[in-house]
Order: sequence, then C-alpha cells, then structure tokens
Amino acid sequence: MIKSRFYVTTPIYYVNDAPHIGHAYTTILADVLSRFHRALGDDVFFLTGLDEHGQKVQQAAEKRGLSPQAHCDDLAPRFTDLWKKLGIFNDDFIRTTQERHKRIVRSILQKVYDGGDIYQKEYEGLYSVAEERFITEKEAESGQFREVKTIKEKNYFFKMSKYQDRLIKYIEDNPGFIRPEHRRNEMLGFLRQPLTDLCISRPKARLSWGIEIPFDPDYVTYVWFDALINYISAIGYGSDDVKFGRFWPGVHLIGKDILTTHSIYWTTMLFSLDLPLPEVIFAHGWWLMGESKMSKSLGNVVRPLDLIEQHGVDAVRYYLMSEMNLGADANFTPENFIKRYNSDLANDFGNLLNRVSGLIAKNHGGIIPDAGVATLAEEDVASAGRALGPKVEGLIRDYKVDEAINEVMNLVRQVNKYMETQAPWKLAKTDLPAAGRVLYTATEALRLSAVLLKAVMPEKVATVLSILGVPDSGLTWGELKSGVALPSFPALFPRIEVEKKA
RNA sequence: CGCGGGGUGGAGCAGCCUGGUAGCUCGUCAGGCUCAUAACCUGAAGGCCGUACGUUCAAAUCGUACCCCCGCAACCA
Repeated sequence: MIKSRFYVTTPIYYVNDAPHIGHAYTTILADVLSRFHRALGDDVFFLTGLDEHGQKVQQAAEKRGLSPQAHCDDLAPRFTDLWKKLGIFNDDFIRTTQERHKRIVRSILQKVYDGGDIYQKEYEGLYSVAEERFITEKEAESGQFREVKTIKEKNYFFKMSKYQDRLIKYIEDNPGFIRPEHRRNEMLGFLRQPLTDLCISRPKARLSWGIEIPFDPDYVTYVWFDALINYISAIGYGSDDVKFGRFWPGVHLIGKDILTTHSIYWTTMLFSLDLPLPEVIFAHGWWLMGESKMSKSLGNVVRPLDLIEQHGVDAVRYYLMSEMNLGADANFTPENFIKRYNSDLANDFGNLLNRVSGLIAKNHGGIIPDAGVATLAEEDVASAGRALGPKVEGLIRDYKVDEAINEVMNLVRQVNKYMETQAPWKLAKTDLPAAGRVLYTATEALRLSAVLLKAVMPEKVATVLSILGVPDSGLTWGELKSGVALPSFPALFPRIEVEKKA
C-alpha cells in the first residue's frame, strides 16, 4: 500500500498571548488529523510552535525588567504545558528565536534579495506614536488611535505584486487549495484589486527584537516574514534536503483571521523562493461564546484548563471536534458542552459499553462469548461496521472531522437499536448462544467505533480497548476475541448531572 | 451597485451543484423496555424551506428583484 504524506501545521502562536480555546482548537484539530493519518499509515509530520519576536514581546519584557529572550522562555511553557495536558502529540515544536530558524530566515532574506524581489524605498504613512505603529487611513478615521502623525521611513519591500497574476491563476486552477470554498472566493475577490508590495522591515530604532536583515544591520525583518518561514525552516529547508523533500508541501490549519497572510503573503514568498505552494490552507471559524465574541473585557473567556479539570481531556477534545463544522463559526456554551457530552459520550457510547459488559458478566460468566453464526440482524451491524472505516477515512482526508465523528456515533446508535430488537437479556433465558452472538456483535461494533475515535479521544479509547482485551486492534470486523475475560470498570463517561432550575 | 457567505419545524445543522415523498442531532409530548450511567427503543406534535415574481408538468433546489444577518476590504500576530 502506498503511503501518503501528511505534513500538518498550526500557526505559531504569539508567545505573549494567553492560550485560549481558539489556540487549543487549532492544535487539537491538527493533533486529531495527524493521529488519524498516522493510523491510516501515512507519513505524518505535525508541527506547532511559537512566534516570539515583535514589539509586544519587547515591551512586555522591558516592563518586567527581563531580556526579551528570558521573557519568552518564561512564557513558552504556558503553551507547551497546555499541549501536554491536551494530549497533543506533535513531532516538533519550533520557536522563532531558535538559531535553526533565524539562520534560515536570514538566508531566505538574502536569497530573495539576490533574486531581486526585495528593494528599498521611502515609505510615508500615518503613524500612531501612542501605539508605536503605522496605521491605515481607515484606522485613523476611526479615531481609536492617539497622536497620529505622518512620518517618513525607509524600509525594505517584497515584490508581492509581481506574483499576483500567477497566484490568481494558481488559486483558480486548484479548487481545493484554499478551504473552505467561500474563503477561496474571498481571496479571489481580494486579488481583484492590485496588490501592493509588502513592507518586510522595521528599523531597529523602533524595534530591535527581531531577526536582523543580512544585507542591512540597521533593520530587523517584519514579523510575518519571519513567522511564516517556520513552516519550512522546521522541516529542514536549507538544512536537511531529504527531510524537506519528504514533507513539503504541507497542510496549514489557520484561523480565518490570518487567511490573507497565509494565502497571499506566504504564497508569494514561496513563489519567489521557487517552492511548491502548500497543499491546503484551511481556515477554520471562531468559537463564539453564546451570542457574543469571546473577549477578555466581557469576561467570557473559556479557559481550556478549567474544562479539562472538570470533565477530562478527551471530553473536551470530543466536544471541540464534533461541534465545529468545517469553516463555520461555532458556539461555545457550557450547556452545549454538557448536552453533547451526556447524549453522545455518556448515554450512547459509555452506557452501551456498560450494557454489553454487564450482560456478559451476568449471563456469560464475564467471558466474551462466541460470535456464532450471523443472522440477518448481525449481518446488518457487521456490514455497517465494515463500511464505516472507509467512510470515516474519506471524511478525514477531506477535513470533515465533525461528520466523521457523527458517522461513528451513527453506528453506536444503530447498535443500541440492535440491542433493543434482539434483547439478549431475554434471549439468555431461552437460547444462551444466541444471546452470546448478539453480545459479541454489539461489543465488536463498539470496539470498531472506539478504534475510529482513537484519534479524537486517545486516552479513553485506550481504556476501552484494554478493557476489551484488544489494545492494538484495527478496523477489520471480527478482531474482538471470544473467550477473553472482561474486567469490571467504572463508568467511562459519567453523566454530568445538572441541577434543574425551578 | 466593492467582493463573498448565509436565511430550512423551539435550538444547531444537512439537502440546493445533478429540480419530483423535507432529513439528522438536541429539545418537547406520549408509549415501550427494564440489560444499562433516570439510560436505551418506538411513535407523535411542530416547517406556507427570508419575501415577491418568473421558468417548468413539477422548485427548498433554477432565474430575477427585494429584505435581513455575517465575513472580507491588506501591511493588524
């Protein structure tokens, strides 16, 4: 079987930010996809990391009386610790202040400069002294910025405009490149206007915490030029050709807020470097809190850690993956979380495991019974089970995680129905082998469902599979072994009881 | 007319491309079962598919117009 390559990235998060549900979502999504692809036998590489340069870091460090690097080193664990707790299994973690990255950024700057795609020019723009950055005319009109004045500054520019037509054609020729599709349209719309060149430098006088431009020591490079390169510097561009050739191009998972930077800045940079464009740029939506946006001022920020502590990692992963569909925004409410947890995990999945194992303990001495000879009823379940793997694989390869999960849950629901119609608790009184056949079939379907949910809920599924005595089983129908003793176990997903309001 | 997405039973969504019994999850109500985490199963109520025209034997599905919501409109991580 020919393996596919699957190189998946998250954005590198700004180290100064407090990790929130959005960061967690993208990272879990990347983790789930990479675990699925790994299980499918693909050659997987999963990268995430931190963006550590820029003004905010510099200022925050100054405030604390630390060097910027010490400040970053101090903050980085907020992310890495969270990823550990969320069960994130990444292959590499890049920080833009690492020498391996800076070296490549400098060499790329030099290469692009030598290739004639970087030039210097005087830039005149509106500058907010209070904010210490250039602002757009729109922003100036908004009146949100104080001490605005026009200043002139010499800077380096990247010839983004040069690649506009090529980019338009590329996007038109590759329908699956920017996803979901309405984002692709958005970018094509954006590209109908002429692109201007991208300012990629900052004078050190204004900003010193960055990567020095190799051909002009008075400047550091603009954060995006620095940050985007992480996607290739981490996998060996300019340092390990074999590794780079093995994984590039990759799949970029991003929030919809940074679609332009990825689909325009990054792609034109790659054109200039004469490298293939990413396989996919996937812009997912945002988590809204009830009716409003999540924001610190509203005090409705959901802290992933709180949720994990209350309900466990896997429940959080399951919720985030099943509730957000494709590129749309999703709503996060505690009520929603509890509803989905209870109905899917506690009532359907967890309770079904309890039903079958309880019956096996009661009527079959706690030993997984023989599969027996399948009747039409068993054949229905088995054929659904056999079809499920390929179906889920197709959906995962198409980034439809929520639909994939739903397909698995459909099998679980079908098994609950099957139990009801076959009633093994009644059968046991008259025809014990028939009852065993039903329980074997139900348990096997449950095992298969668990295997397919492994990427989403690694811990819980490992528990289930070890209870069933087949920790390393796969997607073939019938891998469940008869004659194996089932241990007793506490409820897998205890129901969350909510006090009813009067 | 800047560009784009969307308006489907109480909630969230699918269906629209390739017209022809309006589907799924949750919620509500009734019943069943009693192996199970008060869970599971069955059934029911509830929709003029944003509005108005048009094309067609037939439109949620195609066309036109309008109304409403949302995203994008760049150097901002």
